[in-house]
Amino acid sequence: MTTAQRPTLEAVARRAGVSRATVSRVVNGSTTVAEPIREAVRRAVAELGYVPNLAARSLVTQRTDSIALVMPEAATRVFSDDQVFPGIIRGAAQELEAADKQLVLMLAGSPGGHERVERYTTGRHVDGVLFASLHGADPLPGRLARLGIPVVCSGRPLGDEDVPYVDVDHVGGVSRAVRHLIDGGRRRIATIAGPQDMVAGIERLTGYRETVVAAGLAEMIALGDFTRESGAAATRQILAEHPDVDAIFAASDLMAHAALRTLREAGRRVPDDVAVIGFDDIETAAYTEPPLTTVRQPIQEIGRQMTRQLLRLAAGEPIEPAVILPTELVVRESA
Amino acid sequence: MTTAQRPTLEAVARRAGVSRATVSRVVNGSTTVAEPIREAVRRAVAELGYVPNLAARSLVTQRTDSIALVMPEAATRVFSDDQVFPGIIRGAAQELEAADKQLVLMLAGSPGGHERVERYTTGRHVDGVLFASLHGADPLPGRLARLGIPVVCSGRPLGDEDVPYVDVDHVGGVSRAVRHLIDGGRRRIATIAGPQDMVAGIERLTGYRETVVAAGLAEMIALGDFTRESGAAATRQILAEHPDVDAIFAASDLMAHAALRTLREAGRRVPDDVAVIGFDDIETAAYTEPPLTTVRQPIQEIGRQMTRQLLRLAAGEPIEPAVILPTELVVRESA
DNA sequence: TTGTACGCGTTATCAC
DNA sequence: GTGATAACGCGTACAA
Repeated sequence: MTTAQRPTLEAVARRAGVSRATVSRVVNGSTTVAEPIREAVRRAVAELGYVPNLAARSLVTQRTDSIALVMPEAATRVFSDDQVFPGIIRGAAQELEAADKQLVLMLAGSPGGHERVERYTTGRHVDGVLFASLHGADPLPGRLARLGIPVVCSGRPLGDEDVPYVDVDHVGGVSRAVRHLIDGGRRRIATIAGPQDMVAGIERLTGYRETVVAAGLAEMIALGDFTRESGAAATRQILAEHPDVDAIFAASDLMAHAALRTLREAGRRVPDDVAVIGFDDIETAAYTEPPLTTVRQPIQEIGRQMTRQLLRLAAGEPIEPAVILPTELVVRESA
Repeated sequence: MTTAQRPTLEAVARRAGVSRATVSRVVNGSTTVAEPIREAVRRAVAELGYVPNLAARSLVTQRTDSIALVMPEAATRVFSDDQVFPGIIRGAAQELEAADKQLVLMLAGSPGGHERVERYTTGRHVDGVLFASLHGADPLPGRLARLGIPVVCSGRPLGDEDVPYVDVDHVGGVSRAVRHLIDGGRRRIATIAGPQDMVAGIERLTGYRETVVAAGLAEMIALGDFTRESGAAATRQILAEHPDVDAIFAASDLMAHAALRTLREAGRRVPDDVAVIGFDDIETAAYTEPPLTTVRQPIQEIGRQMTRQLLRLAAGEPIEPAVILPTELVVRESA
């Protein structure tokens, strides 16, 4: 391997005929440097192709200029096609690019992975940590927060953690969806709920129950885990238990997609016999048969907001403990 | 912010009653330490919750224990639901976890982003760089390779770059798909090609042309960019120019998906009137109407292989210049 | 087998 | 405004 010696501050200093300190000042944009010298340093930097050694810098500044994005990697969902995690990644990456910081991606799926994440983050190898929707009550965010390490979660953390988070208005969105079904004359409205160890699953079910109960209708609930497979199974269960169902609200588009197909296989027409509404508004939603009516959540914006909050936190600025983004009902043909 | 002073090697050494050097040796798994002392150090490390300072370590070792994964972020595709990039990310993350290295994700979409990637990678802030399918002939991989920085690309790099890469057998997969159509009695076989500035787009078109020509059939080509929108437009173009088309091979599942819908809108039945085959085997493929026959590529495996090659390279081991993974025709109902 | 001492490339605190 | 100089925390020859 070529050991192309990188130029150091020292080399630049020699070349520009100044001291290391001055070069450092110029590189870091200090204003207390005379313009001619500043210019000479600039030239030397360019000529030598000098790039600061981040390790050395971070050794003294105690900053790493990088933040970690931790994902649970629930085998089926994280990188399935629901685009939730890719969306968060992208939003975070955009904000970080603007701040010139690096994004370190960590999957905490395996037990070993979680241990690794813990070691790395508590070891202060990053300036802050972003947690993408967790399963259950993970104690790590709270622990990091108590260590004084900036943390922001996507989705209200379960448990009594006092960790800032960014989430969407699940209940409001679901409520709008269910009322849309009711307004359309549906009365036998079932739901395919998400996993009840995730905030998104819990809150979407809450939205369904509150709205249905308020309308004096019966609750019909089948549990899924956001995946298509679980959606298909839940749909079959609903059809078996409630043959007269005339609408289904699924807590994810993937489950709604499976419901569409399972209903068709069962001879039910959508939306004529059974109306279907999903949640997410993934790209596929516009291409299902029929196109899916769904609750849109601004996924990428979640990633951006999380990152913005984290950067503020890392800069020592105060932030609000929760940021709730709006959801929106997108009406297509399935309901 | 709490300034919880982290314990240093020095602190551990005092606690264990040995020198810093010995602690360092134990931490780094040197075998030349007597068992009793080793044990004492272990205990001190545990009691103090010592975690090595990566910045300090990398300052002296010249390694960063992190590698960069660079994605082009072609706005539409990177984080759309084709799962290619998420799949690569996941595969890479798995391999890196085993090697206890970090994954730094960089999006090179914007001009500024590309400049940033260049600055960061040439600055040797990572031990190696993974490039996910590039557009056009990006000079960066070659430049990094010449600087002696380990680089691996997904997809043969365009241009005369001599950079190691991992790719799938595009031509073989497409050839099998087209022959499947021919075997099914199709004679008017069109293709919706991918972007011709990406290797995947180029090679899949090559596979189509070679096979169609070898069978003495006419070429019917419409250009897309892997997205659904482009697939719909291309399908309309094909129907307009070749009303007698009886099969379409699309270079991506997303385009195939759009073709399915566009054909239906045009009153063509699939597969009765027109057979359709895609490429990728994304999750949605099994749920389209009708379920999509497609060429499966082992996306996650690409990420894993790239990473393995890169780690070998970084370890100074020799690697083969190209790794080609097999593709497989998955027959469902659309052809 | 263990300890001493030096250097990795920066930033920051001083004098000047 | 500029330049010495001392950390920052660690790995590793080299000596013992």
